[in-house]
Amino acid sequence: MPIVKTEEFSKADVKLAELAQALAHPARIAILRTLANWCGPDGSQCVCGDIVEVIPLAQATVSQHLKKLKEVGLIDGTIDGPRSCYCINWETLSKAEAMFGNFIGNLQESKKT
Amino acid sequence: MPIVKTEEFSKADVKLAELAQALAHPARIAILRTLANWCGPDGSQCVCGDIVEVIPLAQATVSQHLKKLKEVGLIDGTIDGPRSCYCINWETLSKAEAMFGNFIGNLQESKKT
DNA sequence: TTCTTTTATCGTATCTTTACGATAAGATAG
DNA sequence: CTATCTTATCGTAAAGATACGATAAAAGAA
Repeated sequence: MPIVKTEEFSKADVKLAELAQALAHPARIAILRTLANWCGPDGSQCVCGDIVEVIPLAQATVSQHLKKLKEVGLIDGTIDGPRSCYCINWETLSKAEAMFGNFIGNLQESKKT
Repeated sequence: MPIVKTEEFSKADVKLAELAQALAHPARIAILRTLANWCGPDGSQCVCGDIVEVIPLAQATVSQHLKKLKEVGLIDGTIDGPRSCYCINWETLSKAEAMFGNFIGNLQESKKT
């Protein structure tokens, strides 16, 4: 018995649900905000350890959350010697914004018919 | 050992995460779209059984998804005899739209500083 | 009243998520 | 080379999510 029958739904709905799932934990919300505040257009990056200091969870747990954000493409990670540097993928973020906006916007459009 | 340490995060972040969680399943996405298409401003409501026919899941499972959407306030439910009628809570939906928009918008603002 | 219809809830099985300590792996420092 | 630092992954435990059959509960029909 399958636990999540994703095959039964449209790819767009599955994708939107995956994005929502990535945002469905306050730690990941906080991580995204931290990255946005620290990683300016000057190329300054955010080291994993910096994030761990800000998020009130253990290092292993923060690493798991970072992995999940990376899997949906909301953040990118590069290796710098012994460190891991993370930054927001602005392109994916814009797409996410559009997908949420279009979804809710379309619902509101339907209301008027 | 608590499984989700929500106390450690801001209420706004927890609330946004809860909303995201409610959208984190394609069936709930599809349910919201179904309700938006069927429940016009003429007061026409959407009976539970109608939703069950559209969503490719068992009746008990659809009922669970409806419950989750109701818990976060995205839909309202009223009882009409033996039937349950559901409709979108447009106010909550607008708030959700604003919260997602503001969150992502603020991230993008931070980028420019 | 009895039967049917409708839907929520219960019970259960399984998979996923969350959390953390411990450890491995890779790079740098001494 | 050895020690240290940094981070990902492993192992594990507990809670949550997902799915469905069965059942209860409430209303209406016969």
